[in-house]
Amino acid sequence: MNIYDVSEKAGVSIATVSRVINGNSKVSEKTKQKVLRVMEELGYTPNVFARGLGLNTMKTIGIMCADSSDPFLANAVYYLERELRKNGYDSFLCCTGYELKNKQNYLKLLLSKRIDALVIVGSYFLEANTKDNTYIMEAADEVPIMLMNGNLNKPNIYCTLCDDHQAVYDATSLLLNQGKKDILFLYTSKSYSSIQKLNGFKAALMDKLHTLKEENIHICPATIEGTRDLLLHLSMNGLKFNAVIAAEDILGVGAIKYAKLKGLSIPEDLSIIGYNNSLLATCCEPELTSVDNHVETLSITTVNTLMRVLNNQKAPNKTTISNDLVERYTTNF
Amino acid sequence: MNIYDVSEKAGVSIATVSRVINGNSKVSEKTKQKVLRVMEELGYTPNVFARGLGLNTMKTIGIMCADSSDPFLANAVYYLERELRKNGYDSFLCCTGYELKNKQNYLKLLLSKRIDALVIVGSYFLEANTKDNTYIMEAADEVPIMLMNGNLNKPNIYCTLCDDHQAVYDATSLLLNQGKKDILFLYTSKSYSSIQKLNGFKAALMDKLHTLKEENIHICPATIEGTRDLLLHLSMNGLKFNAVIAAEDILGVGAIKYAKLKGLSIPEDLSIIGYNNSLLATCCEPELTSVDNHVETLSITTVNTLMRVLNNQKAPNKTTISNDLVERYTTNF
DNA sequence: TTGTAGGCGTTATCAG
DNA sequence: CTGATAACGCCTACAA
Repeated sequence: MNIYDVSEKAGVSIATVSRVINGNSKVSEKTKQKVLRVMEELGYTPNVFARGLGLNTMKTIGIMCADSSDPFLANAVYYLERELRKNGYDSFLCCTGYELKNKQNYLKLLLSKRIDALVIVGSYFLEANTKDNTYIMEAADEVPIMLMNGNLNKPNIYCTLCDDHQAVYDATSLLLNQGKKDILFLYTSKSYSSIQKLNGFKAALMDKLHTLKEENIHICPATIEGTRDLLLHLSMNGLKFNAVIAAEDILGVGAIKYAKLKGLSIPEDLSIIGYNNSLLATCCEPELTSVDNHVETLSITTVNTLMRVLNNQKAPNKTTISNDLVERYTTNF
Repeated sequence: MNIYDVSEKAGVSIATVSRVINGNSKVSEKTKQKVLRVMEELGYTPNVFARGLGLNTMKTIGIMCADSSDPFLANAVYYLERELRKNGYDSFLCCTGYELKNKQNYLKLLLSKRIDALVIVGSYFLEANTKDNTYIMEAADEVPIMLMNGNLNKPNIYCTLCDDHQAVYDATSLLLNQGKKDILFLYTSKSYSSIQKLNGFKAALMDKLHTLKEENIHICPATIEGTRDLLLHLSMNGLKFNAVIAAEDILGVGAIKYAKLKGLSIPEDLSIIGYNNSLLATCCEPELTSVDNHVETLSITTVNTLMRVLNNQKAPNKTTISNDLVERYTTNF
């Protein structure tokens, strides 16, 4: 079943059928209807491969992320897919895991599929070491690259991110203002956005306290138990703290579990602020105060920018979105 | 840059280059090495469209689910993608939302992309009304269809599901055995697996109690607050219950929130059992006893079966996986 | 407004 | 083992 079958049955040439399919050039209303009717009858669908071969595009966007089962990334993937589809694009999803080597291989694979653009859902994707990101830079020579929550400065790379620095700066300041000076900062990896958060934390401390204890900053396993145990361990070793800022909600939940185990009352003995405002934040007890970084807005903005790029319109290389604190019961501002 | 460039530079015909690329037919070691070297030098990658055009396949599997941001589905998507890629297949992800009309449209779209097979992540996907599933049945005429947590009996449809009936039967029995007779059953939709769970619930009640109260069975919004409020409402209307079986963890968490609001102690006044053993189950307080339905095993099995189908090996039309109860602190068996 | 014919980059079938 | 050549199905000048 192909365009020839349709053209034959409709008594026109394949060119005319093609015109009807693509709807741009002029075709008389009468023939158009006839062709449409035949296509309907035959249940004809254009072959995307043949079409792709000529046009060298299949209207497909690659999406890469480390792990689509992470609640934040899962949301991002969901919204991205939805928005892309609204614009007539499909998406190839590709979860790479956390190893650089795999990320590089998957990127190559995706490019070989002739995707029209690549969306990288940052957070865990960008390496702290700049050199390790050259493979992304190089890919930008082939297709536009959209970075969600990441920042690389190069033509054809478009970044959409939330102002993590500011958000953590503000959160930290709120705690400091109410006299909570022994604040722990927990994060899971040296991703771009983690570094931003960390810097926001440090900046607030320096501004208000003019001092900074490195022993209050910890990389932490991305699990509830792991976080709980780390805090337990730190506390046993004599570290004093009365607040925790977590770079992810799951770490915040871990901190709650720690407080419970130690019989600390929240937020009096221990204030806790999470990040992402995910489902986890409303699930725990007490419910977690968390920074909402607007995944949906972030995703929509990313796709909108991408569409501008693909349509050869001017598009900003960097878009920053502000985020806000959703206060629940692990703080009392 | 195409196969001609390579053939010219290597001094062989395009046929030979093609053979080297595909590695099946016999090529002398010497020419093979020469061709490989040239391909490397030129950085040549075969054009997937041209290839697809000839072979009429692009080694791509469609994945449909209602909402990839649902924790259970997010996990399923993650594992499916990983397993498919291991087998050299890419995946098109497609989140349809919950409306039948959209599901139908997306399915058509996916088929028009010439996917090699379709994986439908069931749960919310199958309609209670059999007629509403005919579009899936029809699709099975075109490509193999894998149903995860769904059941449709037709050639070329392969179902992988967990024994939800048994799991809920067992859970209910445990509660009954310890004298908890007023058990509420909460679920969110009339999906195939929901019905299985419900039937398991009913069967256990009939077997042990020889009676069944319809007012103890409720469809419930899939949110924490929605569940909490529903229970509050039921209780205010005089309904007595001392246990809740939830068809999803999130409903279980809602029940916990309800208990907290009412000052009930868990599990003494109210026992709660969730379903899916998702992150939510360890996040709440007390942690939720939950049925683990082994998403990972389910996903792996689905892909393994699919690979058999695609390789024309015999494959079972229905595979059932058992699941087990993970006891935490919302029950005391 | 419509039709013809060439090209897109592979793979596969034949001969050699 | 290797090479020429015909598909594969569509799009798009160019011609009519």
